[in-house]
Amino acid sequence: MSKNEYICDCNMVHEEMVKDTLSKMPETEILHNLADFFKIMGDTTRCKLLFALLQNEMCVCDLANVLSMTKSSISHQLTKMKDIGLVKSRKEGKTVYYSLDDDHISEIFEVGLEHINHKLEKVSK
Amino acid sequence: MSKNEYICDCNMVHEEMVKDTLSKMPETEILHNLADFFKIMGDTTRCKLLFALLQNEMCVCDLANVLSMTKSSISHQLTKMKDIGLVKSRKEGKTVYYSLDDDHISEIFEVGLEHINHKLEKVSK
DNA sequence: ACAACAGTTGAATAAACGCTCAACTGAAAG
DNA sequence: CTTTCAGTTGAGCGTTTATTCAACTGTTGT
Repeated sequence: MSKNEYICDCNMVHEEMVKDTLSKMPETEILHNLADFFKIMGDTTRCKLLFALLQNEMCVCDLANVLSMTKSSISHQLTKMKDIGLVKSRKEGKTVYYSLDDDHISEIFEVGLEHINHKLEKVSK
Repeated sequence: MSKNEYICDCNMVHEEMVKDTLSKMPETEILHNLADFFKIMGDTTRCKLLFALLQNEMCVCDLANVLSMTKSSISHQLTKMKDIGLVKSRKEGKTVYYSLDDDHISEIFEVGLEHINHKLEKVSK
C-alpha cells in the first residue's frame, strides 16, 4: 500500500496501523445504525423521556405533564424512539402506555449519566 | 396538585407517578450535558473515529486516511469530540495524536455496538 | 348518534449541523 | 530566512431536525 493510494493529501501516516484499523472496522451498516441509535439518545427532550420511562411505564399525557410539553411533540419524539427500538408501546382503551424496550437502554443511559456526573465532579474540584 | 396546575391539556394523568418522577428528575444541566454527550456520539463519522481510537492512538492524518476524508473535516469533528470530553490530544512536533479520554467512552461504545448487533440478529431471524 | 378526549400525523418554520473551501498557524528541515 | 507540511479555523452551503399548529383517528361514555 503506497502513499498515493491514500485519499488524504498527507505523508504523516502510520501505514500499518491504518491498514490494521481498516481491517477491523465494522460494516458501514452497523456503524450507521449505531450512530442513529446514539443520535436518538442525543436530545434533552428524549433524555427526559428515557429517564421518566426508566422509573415507570407511562402514557403520553403523563409524559407531557412530566416534561411540560404538548402531547403532539411528545408523540413525535416517542415515534422516533420507537422506530429505533428504544421504547415499546401498549394500548389500553384510548390510552397508550410507553416503556423502555430493552435492558441495554437503561444500562447505556446510566453509564452515560455516571460519566457526566464524574465529569462535573472533576470540574467542581 | 390539581389538574389545572398541569401545563398539558389532558385529564388522563397518573398524578402520583408524575409527581414522583418529577421529584427524581435530574437537574436540567445534567440532562442537557448527557444529551450533548450522546449527540456527539450520534454521527457516523464520529463513531468511526471512536472505533479507530479504540484500537490505537492516532494522528489526524491517520484518521483522515482511515475514514477517507479531508484533514479539515476530521479536525472539525475531533474538536467537537474534545470539547465534550470524548477524546484528548497530545502534540509531538507537527503531529497531534488523539486518543480516547476516559474508560466510560469505550464502555458505552461497546454496549451500544452490542445492542445494535443484538437488534440485527433479531431481525435476521 | 354524538360529544369528549387520548393520541397521531403532516406541513411549515427556525435552529442546528456536517462538509467544503480557503486562509491561516506553527513546527521541522534545508 | 524560506519552504514544507500537519493541523486549525471561520464562513458558506445544503441538509437534517425539533417544535408548533391544525386536522385527523379511534375509543369511551351518554
